Amino acid sequence: MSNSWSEIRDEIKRRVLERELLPGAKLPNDQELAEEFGCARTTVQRAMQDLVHSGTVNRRRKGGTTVTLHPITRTTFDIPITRLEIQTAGKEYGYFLVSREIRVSPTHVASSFGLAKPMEMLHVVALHLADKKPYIYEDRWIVHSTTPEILDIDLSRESANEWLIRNRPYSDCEVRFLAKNATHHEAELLSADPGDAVFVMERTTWINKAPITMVRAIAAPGYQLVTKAS
Amino acid sequence: MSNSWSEIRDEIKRRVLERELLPGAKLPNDQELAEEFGCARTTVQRAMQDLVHSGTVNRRRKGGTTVTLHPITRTTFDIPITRLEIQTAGKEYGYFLVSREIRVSPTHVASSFGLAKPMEMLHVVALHLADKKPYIYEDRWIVHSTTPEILDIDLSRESANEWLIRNRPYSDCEVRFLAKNATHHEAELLSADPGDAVFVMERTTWINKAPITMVRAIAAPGYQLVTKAS
DNA sequence: TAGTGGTCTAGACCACTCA
DNA sequence: GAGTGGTCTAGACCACTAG
Repeated sequence: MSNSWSEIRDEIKRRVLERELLPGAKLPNDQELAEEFGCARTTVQRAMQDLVHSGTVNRRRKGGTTVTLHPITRTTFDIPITRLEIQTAGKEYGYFLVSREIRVSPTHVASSFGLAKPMEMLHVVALHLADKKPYIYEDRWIVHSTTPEILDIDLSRESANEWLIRNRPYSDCEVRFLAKNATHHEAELLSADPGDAVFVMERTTWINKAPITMVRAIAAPGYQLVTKAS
Repeated sequence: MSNSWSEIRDEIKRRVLERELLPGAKLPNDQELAEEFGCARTTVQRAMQDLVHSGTVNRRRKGGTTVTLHPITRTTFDIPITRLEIQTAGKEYGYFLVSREIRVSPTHVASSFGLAKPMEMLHVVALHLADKKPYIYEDRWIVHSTTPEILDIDLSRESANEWLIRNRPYSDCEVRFLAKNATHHEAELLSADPGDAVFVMERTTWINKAPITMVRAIAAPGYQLVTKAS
């Protein structure tokens, strides 16, 4: 029969696509499918694992395998280090530090970390350039009680973005995408006009529940995040 | 030893996190890891499969397994049917059709489909409401030569969003996220002010290379897309 | 409690790709 | 050509959960 798990996956996907299997429909159990495809049950299991991952089917012990009732669009985005994103696009990377100071965080930063009260953090603002033009404005809060080494780093030479990624891996990360109007200050640094719509990526990271950093990356006007979904 | 694949995965992740394994470091081969963990090679393989998926390691035949050189943030978003997104949030769903006409698509719509020339399509504009307040403005182009049935549907009663999802599954989907300033028309329908920054999700879908639809979903100001990354 | 999916094993062979 | 990961098998046992 020569059925590989990916061929089985594709065949099930085809049946869903061609509406031979409607949303909510129950599939035969793995044993029966294995017989149909002339393969071991393990192979069916491998195909199903992929279909669960892509959101095509749901599986429950005893309940069996069913086609997902409400189809969704599942997308995956990779957010790379800013420098690499720029260099991969074949552009010259530039960076400079706008400001660096220790101060008490605003309430929304503390609450994003899940902290009850604002506390002292290192606040860093920097700009990433592509071919000498502003590309990303980075506004970052670093919990220096968790990462004291950061205080000794010369952030005018190395971006906090890279230092943290290289030296302070995280176990948990929350990501938010949103749109906002650029403030005067942001517009000036991004060579944009105040009020221009800008795309914002916010990330808050922890290592084993200890907060590390929260960064708001504001992209210059025109930025798009693109990907293909399953 | 009682090592399951997920325990092995977590242990490798821990080694990367604790910097026992640095970016670019080569891991022992599967056979050696299996001996170390006292399990079958298949089990190591299953753990590695997960680590590849989360972007933690890279694997190449003969080349072996290495820790990813440049860590990335990999995020997954599920974009549900708009009605369900609203209802799941416990709000009342509302919908109305703003306009519906057949006309020649703008060039950027055609090129998004990969079409050389603009062609006649069905253009539908609609509004989705949450608790009677504007939630998402939907501007959609439907290739009705591919999906002629859509011309017979009363889109003032059923949204094109749902009809298509229920009746025209897709095999490929490209997703774009961006920010823009609301136009006068968009602002009016979204109860916002012209120029307000709005979050835009664009999706273009095909079935086996035949274009189906392109939708620009514009969310009311304040909308955020949130998720957790690995 | 019985049916279903999830995991694990030991072994085999295959498919890449590095040197 | 040889080393490494990828797939497949046949069978076993476990872990959930619907009825």
